[in-house]
Amino acid sequence: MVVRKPRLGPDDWTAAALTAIGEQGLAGVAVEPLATRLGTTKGSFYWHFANRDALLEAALRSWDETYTDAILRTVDAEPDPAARLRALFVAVTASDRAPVEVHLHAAADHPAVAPAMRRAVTRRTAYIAAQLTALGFDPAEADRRALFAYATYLGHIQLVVRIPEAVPHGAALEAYLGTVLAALLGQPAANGTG
Amino acid sequence: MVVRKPRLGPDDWTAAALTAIGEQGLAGVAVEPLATRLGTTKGSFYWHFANRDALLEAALRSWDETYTDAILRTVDAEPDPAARLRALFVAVTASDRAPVEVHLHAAADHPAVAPAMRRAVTRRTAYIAAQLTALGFDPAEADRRALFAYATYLGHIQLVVRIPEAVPHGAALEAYLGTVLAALLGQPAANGTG
DNA sequence: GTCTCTCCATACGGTTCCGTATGGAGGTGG
DNA sequence: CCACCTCCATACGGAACCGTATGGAGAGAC
Repeated sequence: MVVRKPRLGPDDWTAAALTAIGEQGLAGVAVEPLATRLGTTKGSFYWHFANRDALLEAALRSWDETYTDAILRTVDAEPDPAARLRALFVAVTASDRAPVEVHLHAAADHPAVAPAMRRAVTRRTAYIAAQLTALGFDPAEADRRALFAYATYLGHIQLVVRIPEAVPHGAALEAYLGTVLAALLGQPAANGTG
Repeated sequence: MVVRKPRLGPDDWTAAALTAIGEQGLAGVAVEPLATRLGTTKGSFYWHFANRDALLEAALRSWDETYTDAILRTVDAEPDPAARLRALFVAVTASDRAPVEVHLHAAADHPAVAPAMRRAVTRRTAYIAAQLTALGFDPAEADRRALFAYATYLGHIQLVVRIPEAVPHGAALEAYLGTVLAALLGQPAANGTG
């Protein structure tokens, strides 16, 4: 863990901060513990950054790029809206990105984190809504379903990170995601009593 | 705010702790700040409690009772499963309980909070699944939809607390909840292109 | 070799919290 | 009225941080 590099740059600190967010949340972005992990001291940190908040904002910019921009770029290469949505769902449920997302959302009361969360929800729901509109939903319904999908995503990663026992595995997880996708993409169903 | 009561009991500290969780999260459960708010000092606290964790556990027991037991008792007085589910949705979206729920979930990495979150998700999803089963869904599908509903709830309160601008108001909120409820309670819809 | 500039180590003071020790203040029983 | 018991105030030591000050260590310019 204490892999000493002869000299460090700001990017090393930013990457370490993002890793720490995934493991311990915002509290993990602490100068002295990070310095220990990087095998250096605060002297190095305060050479590259003005203060802790500057590091946090750099980490959040990196998060924007990795956790929203890159994902949407990749997914957007799919040929049609249905495939794009499907690829998006696979990408955000299958990988190990959940901890960072959950911990950041949990710290959205911090003045530097709140704008990042706003940017994320805006861009992500807009992208989903655009796909739904392309699938034939009228714009208002597309917006509602996009928000619905995003809320479900947030709750899902919350459960995955905080209470993993509550989330099914394997085939049961597949069946669960099938139920969710059918509900999100299906026709506005009439009320049913089963 | 500093309403001095001549003598305090454990319940005063527990209530203050739960209020602090709603406002500032787990970090708000700090002995010295709470003492200031209650117009007393740490001397009082450490008379009634062994340490900070003891206060936290008392607050979590109080949370169990207020935020799960009481709600489910009230809702269960409704005459039929559909009405119970509807009352449950109204109860959990309309009130100001969201901040406490969100802040507690955000602190589920704490060893005392994690069991409380497990208890909550277990009891709540079991209750929802029971209503869905009574509505005619087969048990496996009822479990899936209950978890789906709970994930959506978690994401929703997360958005309400952290990024309120992202959640619609008034009539738009009604329309949104209508879409959500239709999807959660509707027939397993066939895939639609609009 | 020495000068200089970049980068880091160490030491310090300040803040906020936890938990302990100890000395009361104030009501209650005898 | 006095001894006691419950409850609280004050003072202290310790831990984990942040940010600053200052003295180098190392590498390139010349």
